Formats: sequence, structure tokens, C-alpha cells
Amino acid sequence: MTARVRVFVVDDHALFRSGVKAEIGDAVEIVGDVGSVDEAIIAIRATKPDVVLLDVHLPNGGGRAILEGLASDLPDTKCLALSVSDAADDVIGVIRAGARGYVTKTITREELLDAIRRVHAGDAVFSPRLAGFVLDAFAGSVPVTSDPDMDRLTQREQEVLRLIARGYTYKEVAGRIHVSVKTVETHVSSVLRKLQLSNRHELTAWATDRRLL
Amino acid sequence: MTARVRVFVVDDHALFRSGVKAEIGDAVEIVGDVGSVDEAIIAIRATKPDVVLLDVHLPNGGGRAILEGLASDLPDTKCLALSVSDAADDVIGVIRAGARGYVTKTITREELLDAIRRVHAGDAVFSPRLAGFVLDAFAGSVPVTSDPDMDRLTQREQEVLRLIARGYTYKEVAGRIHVSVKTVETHVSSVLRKLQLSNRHELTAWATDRRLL
DNA sequence: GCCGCCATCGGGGATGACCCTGGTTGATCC
DNA sequence: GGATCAACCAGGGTCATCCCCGATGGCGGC
Repeated sequence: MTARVRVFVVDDHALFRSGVKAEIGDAVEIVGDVGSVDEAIIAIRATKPDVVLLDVHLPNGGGRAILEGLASDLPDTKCLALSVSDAADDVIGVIRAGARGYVTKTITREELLDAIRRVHAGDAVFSPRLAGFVLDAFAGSVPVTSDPDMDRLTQREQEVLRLIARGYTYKEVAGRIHVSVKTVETHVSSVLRKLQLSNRHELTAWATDRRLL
Repeated sequence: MTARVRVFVVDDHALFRSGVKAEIGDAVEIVGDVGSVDEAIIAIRATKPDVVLLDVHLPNGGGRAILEGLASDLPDTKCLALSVSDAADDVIGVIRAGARGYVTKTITREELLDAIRRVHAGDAVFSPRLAGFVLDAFAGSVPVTSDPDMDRLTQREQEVLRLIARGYTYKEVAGRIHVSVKTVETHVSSVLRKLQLSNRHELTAWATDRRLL
């Protein structure tokens, strides 16, 4: 560790930024810290830090807005998300936007320093429990079929549901499973009633939500 | 570590399997080891190990074939890929198929034991350098898109598009933007024509695809 | 043997979706 | 001043969607 890693801190709580500086300022070089999305994009472009510690929840778009604002302008600047949240959506969203790691604020000083060094070295760092979210989302992993709602549908109803949700008309579904349009209507009715939906658009949304397509 | 982790080893080189058993057999319980895809699927179903050490390159489909063969039958069995290859395609392929980690064979005994324990605990484990591949593929799988297609739509058309894609009826859209149903029809027609779509279902799919909702 | 559930099919009807051919207004550009 | 375009609106038609009422035959439980 000849040259200290140059770190930039983005968090809307000044107290938290002070804390970070006090805790790790001796081990890394804090080149700047701001509390808003707009300031962050400008200052990060200017200082070109090695690593950005990025709060996920910020006014005006959060950490994702910064990642998207920077786009891929700074290939040598890695972003490490640092958040109180361990919600899957937050993790996946910020990783999708380009963060190279995600750790929660419960992290210790040593763990944070290690995470910063590893991200700087090109590795990806996660609080262990969070990595699973990313893998699940990535594997497109879905199936885990135990769907109580889905189980209440008959085989035929599930078949029709899938086709309808993909946007086929009743006529097309009828042709595809070789029954009359009227039969398809009956099945769709049953599906809508059982799932307490009111039309095929809600059905599409329902299916998309569960990744049944 | 009261009960030892039950580990199954799949690798087409018997010598390597012997090596693994000799190295870590004292710290974990090796419940079986085989050298082919077919044997692996049968034996893993039978022994229900906690963790499967899985070689990526095997005759007849490799580690992916085993992951797909097991599907999600064994939710409590985690697979850790163990390979000589550090090629991005290998890493991504096997993770997509459902592996919970990927380490190279250059790993030390202690690191391997740690990886096994962490995978067993539900974490995801990577040789540091490889994690980047997964993130790249994941982030890259969704282009952030500034939309040339979208730009060809007028302001009003985009507004209508968003509402239609969310499943609102023409009447509801009309009420929401305070114009007549006929006007909505006109806008929808223009949108469908400009985007070369044939109905509102395709429009929903189009919008979902670009995450405009 | 009756009852319930499933899959199949039908008539009729109300409403929605989509297309076509029109029209008016206002802003902008040359 | 004419051309162009966005935004607005209308009539009329076809087909899709979704609901109401049925019906039949099969299959399994009690």
C-alpha cells in the first residue's frame, strides 16, 4: 500500500460523512464528500477518485442517478454502494446501474477498508447475505414453483394463463391448444375469478410479476 | 461446527477427487464422489449433500447439465463450481444455471473450506477476480437505453403510451389526461404505427422490455 | 348412484380495442 | 401566405374481450 486509495463519499447525512472520514481517513485519502446527486456527479468527474462510497437512498434519484449520470465516463472509478437497506430491490437496482459492490452500514471499520481495497483492485464485494439476491436475479431464477395461487388453477387453466399473458388473442390460444374460442373464454373467466383479477391486462401484470413467462 | 458439512464431489479426474478427499476429508464429510454427469444426478438426488463441488468441464454437458438436471429439486443443496477455467463464459454459464459460487482450482485448502462453509450458509462465493465477470454480464444484460424509438413519439403520444402500457383502458386514459376517447384512439394508433406494433399487448411488452413503467 | 369438479362447447349481449376517413385549431418554418 | 405538423375531435365499422345464461361427458369420492 504505497499510495493511499483515493476515496469519495456521497451521503445525504453530513454526520455520517464525518463519521466515515474520522474512521477511515487515516487509512485512505478522502478526496471529497457531498450530500446530493448533482454535486456528486460534478465533483466525482473533477476529482476522479479511485473508489466512491455511495449511499443508495438520496433525494433526487439516489445512488442510481449518480451511477447513470457518470455513465461509463470514469472507467477507473469504482463505486461501492453503502446503505442501511438490505432490500433486494435496492441491491439489484444499484448493481444493475453499475456499482461494483454493496455493503450495509453495519459494517466495521476493518471490513469497510477491506471492501474499499478489494473494489479498487477490481473485485466485487458484497455483504455475504446480499450476494444471494444478485445471483437470484441474475439466474433469472424464478421458478421456485411453490405458488399457492398458481396451484389453485387446473392444468388447462395454467396453460391458457401463460398464453394469454404472452399477448395471444383468444382465437390464437384456441388454435394453439386445439379447442374452441368459447372454451378459452371459459378458462380465462375461471382464471380471472380465481385470481381475483378483472381483465387480461391485470393478468399479464400478475404473470410478469411472478416471471411466469 | 458441530455437524460437519456433507460434501459431494463431481470431477472427471479421479486423481483430483482423491486429492480433494485427502485435503478436506477431515474437516467435512465427503458423502460421495463421481466422474460423470449421469452418475452425479442420480447420486446427488440420493445422498442430498449440503454442498456439491462441481467441475465445470465434464463430458456430456459439464456442470451446467448437472445443475439443470437437478433443477430446483434440492433447495437445500448448494452447488459450488470448482474449475481450472477462469473464462467469463464458464463463470456466467454455470452461475446462470444456478451455482451459488465459483472458485478456481488454484484455491488453497483453507480457502476452499471457507468457501464451502459460506456457500452452505447461503452466501455466494467467488474467486475475487471472477465476481467482476458476473457483475459485468448482469449490468450489461440491461442496457440503460436512451431511446431513439421513443424520441420519434410526440410528448402526448409518450404520455398515452405509458398509460396504455400500464393497462388503462382508452376511457380511463381519456379521463386521466382530460381529452376524449377518440383522441386517445388517435394517439394510440400513431404510437402503434410509429413503433410498428400491432396491438396494445405488444405495446405493453415493448414498454416492459425498456422498463418504461 | 348421486355429487362435485374438470374440460369441452354454445347463444346472446355489452363494452372495449382498433382502423379508416374525415375535420379544426394553432404553432413553426421557409 | 402556403406547407407542415402536433393535438384535438367525430362517425362508422370490425373484431376482441368478458360477462351472463346454459349444456354434455368424464372421473373420482362417499
